[in-house]
Amino acid sequence: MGQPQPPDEEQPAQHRYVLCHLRTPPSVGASDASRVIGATLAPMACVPRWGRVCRPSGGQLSRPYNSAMALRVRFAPSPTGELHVGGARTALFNWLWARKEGGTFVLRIEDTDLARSQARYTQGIMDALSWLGLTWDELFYQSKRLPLYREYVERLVEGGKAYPCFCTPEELAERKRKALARGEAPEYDGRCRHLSPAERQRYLRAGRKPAIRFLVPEEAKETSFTDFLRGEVKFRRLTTGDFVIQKADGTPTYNLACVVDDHELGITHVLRAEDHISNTPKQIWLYRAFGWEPPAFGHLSIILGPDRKKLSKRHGATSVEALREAGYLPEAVVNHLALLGWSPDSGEEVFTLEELVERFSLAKVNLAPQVFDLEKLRWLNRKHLARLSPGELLERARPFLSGYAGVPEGRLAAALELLRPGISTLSELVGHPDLGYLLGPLELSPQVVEELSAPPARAALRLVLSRLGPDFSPGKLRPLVRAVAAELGVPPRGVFHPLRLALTGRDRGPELAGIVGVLGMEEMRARLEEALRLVEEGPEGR
RNA sequence: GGUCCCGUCGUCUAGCGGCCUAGGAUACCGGGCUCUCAUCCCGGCGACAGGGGUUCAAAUCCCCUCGGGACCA
Repeated sequence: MGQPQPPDEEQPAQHRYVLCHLRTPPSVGASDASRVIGATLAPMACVPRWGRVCRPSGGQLSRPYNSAMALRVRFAPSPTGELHVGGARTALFNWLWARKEGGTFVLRIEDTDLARSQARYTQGIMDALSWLGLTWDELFYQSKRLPLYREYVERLVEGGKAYPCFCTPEELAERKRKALARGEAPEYDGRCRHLSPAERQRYLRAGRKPAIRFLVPEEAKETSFTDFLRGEVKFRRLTTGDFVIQKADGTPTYNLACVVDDHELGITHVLRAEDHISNTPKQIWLYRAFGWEPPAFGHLSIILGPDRKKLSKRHGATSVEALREAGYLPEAVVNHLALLGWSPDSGEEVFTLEELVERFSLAKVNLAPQVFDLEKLRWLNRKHLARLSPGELLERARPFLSGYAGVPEGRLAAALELLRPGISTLSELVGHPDLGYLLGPLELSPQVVEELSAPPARAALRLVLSRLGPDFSPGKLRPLVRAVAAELGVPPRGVFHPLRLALTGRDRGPELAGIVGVLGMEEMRARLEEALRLVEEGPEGR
């Protein structure tokens, strides 16, 4: 890739890691959250950065040349909605990488857009991340750092690298419309670039509040950077003209705040989704204007809906919150997210977070966009459900069991154990047909009573009831039923079936011995007697 | 419209020039186990977007086309 490569540092061939760039560690970096409020300006001097890595075109991947150096990555959601799976995947990959390399995972809430940001979403995102187990080492709110951005913007203006623009949104929209009509790119034409001080005064006196635009230098026509996942990414030109870095209301735009913070917080590697690729050149020019060394950038793919469009609310339950409510385990969600664009060396697929940390490697990241598929999640959820201890299962299931408040813990746990292999999500517990008769009273429908009225069924029930001695236990059900069947000269199912109907009112469900185990012998006897009573009474007795 | 990214079974993926008549997983279908449904086990179906090159040899490297997507909005 034309980058310097110290020969001694070369990794063993089987690693396929390539060192592309060597820098010194950052000298700044807020390492404690107290900086959130008392944010101060870092020196404008070029801050040395380190560890750029890249993926040469041959499909090879690289990693920080020296994992002993502190990797600092961040996840920077804006609280304008719930945490969706795309964001969660980005967060997960950053988190895994940080944990794997012993680095720092920073959570930065990008809430400078006061109109669209909501505190409840901030809380929701943090809850969702916590639920997934993605804990952060440091936390920052951009809304608490507004003066900092303004100060940096001021510096740019003073240095002649940015300027006030008095064009109104209406004027801009009109010009954009015309440009498009002429078949031209809707770039800002730079008309406020060379306003004289007198003209600016006139606008200000007229009450116009200026936005601040970044003066894109002439050299910005061509920009390229080395994406540490994709290799060289070249832009033939910036397509926006001088872009806004501070809105008329004094708040910073995304690119400005992002650059200032990534620098201020000492972020070494920006690992984000593909939809930010086209922001990268703008950000690089901002870094240059400030005289800062940019961090390394790597762009993951985006996640698609079944229609192969970027996943969004339109696609239904796509937020982590919604998946939680749909009864998916955080383990399964994390597992599935990890498998979206990453694959382990081995063929295994079921992992816990800890196991993922062990195995994770950016070298195994797949850059093609992925379709988010619930089917695989369901399967993974079954797998993780199966791994839960009985106690854990009960705790996880509790939010979905509100209808069975008075039921003893032991019975609840036993019933769950029985249902475990049959469910894919915890929400299937809500209104589960087997839970009703397992945990509550049973009422037989007329159809069932009618079916049990058949002489062979009656005979089977009577005989089973009569054989229920004091030494009966669920383990003895099978031999008992088989003996009864033999005596009556019918196949085993000729006894199992009526028994199941009498005990559960249903013709399908978990293993009967297990059901008997939950019900207890007393209840079993009572249900059999009740069934026989209804059958004797006949249809007219009801 | 401009700029950029990406194309292996329906979906998630392995693949790094010969080990590929392309492997795994899921979904689906069939069989087995079984008192039923499910779990579980076994089997089956199913993909290199297309075309040119380079090479003794291409899913793999290069070019073009096509397709999908993202951003500017």
